[in-house]
Amino acid sequence: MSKQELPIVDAGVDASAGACCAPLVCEPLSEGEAAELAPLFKAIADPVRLRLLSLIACHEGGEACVCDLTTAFDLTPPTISHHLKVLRQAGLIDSERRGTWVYYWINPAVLARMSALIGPVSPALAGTA
Amino acid sequence: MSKQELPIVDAGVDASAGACCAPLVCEPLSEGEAAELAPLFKAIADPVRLRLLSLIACHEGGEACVCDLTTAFDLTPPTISHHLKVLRQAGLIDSERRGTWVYYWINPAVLARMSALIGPVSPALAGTA
DNA sequence: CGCCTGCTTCGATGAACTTCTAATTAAAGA
DNA sequence: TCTTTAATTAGAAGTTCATCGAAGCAGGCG
Repeated sequence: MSKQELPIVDAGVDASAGACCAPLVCEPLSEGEAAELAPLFKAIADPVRLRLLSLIACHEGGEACVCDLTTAFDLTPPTISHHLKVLRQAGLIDSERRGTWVYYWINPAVLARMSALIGPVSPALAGTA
Repeated sequence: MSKQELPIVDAGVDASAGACCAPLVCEPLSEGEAAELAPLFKAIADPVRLRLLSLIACHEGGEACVCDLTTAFDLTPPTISHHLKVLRQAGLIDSERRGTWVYYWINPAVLARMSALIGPVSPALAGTA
């Protein structure tokens, strides 16, 4: 389940380059870079997916079962499943089935790259991403 | 022009709270917070708008005329105008007419808040936002 | 005043997205 | 094996969105 659908995580912009400022404001984004980055932001540009991401990240152990997530919304399981798929295809989360339940966890690197693109990078933390 | 359409810039999450980690992973986003934050990300979740933002930010003087922006795309002026309006309504940019031309510039605070939400906050820079 | 240029608004169209119900797959237990 | 529960996929309905052409507004200039 976490094997296919390889994420789109290589748009020229490297967040780890100890830059003085956000890559976005250093030089204009190319058409290709923008085309690769936009879907990442589109994936979190939804209230449900934003909360899903937060719920997963905050859950103990750093991972959450779908059953934990479904109960937090007034939405049907298929809808939650759809949103989880969008997040997974963007590379923001990953999943694994263990017995009866399917667990999801966050991919912090992708989130960090997005953050670094639009905001100032701390030289101290930039190298660790 | 920069008077009406007040931006949606007050979703509970404060980026300046010297947190150890991204607010997103500290505690689950409330329904209301998610509803206020999602439109911000939706505004930059488009290749054209991502490039517009970058072009404006990188332009000398920190501001760009619409005429500079339109020529960078294979799109008609109405379409560019539409995307600029979306960015402006989200509070990410602001604009002013000076004589013949209309100039746009970035609102760094909103971008910084979005960045802080999804990524690690540097204690050093966090207070300055 | 009348025209021209820069930019925005309006209205329409086709594509993409969110959500649902129904059906399907996968694992566990009687 | 049959049944039950967990999760996903398939298909459809309604809505939102990106884009365009046409029209409108605002400033400069003859």
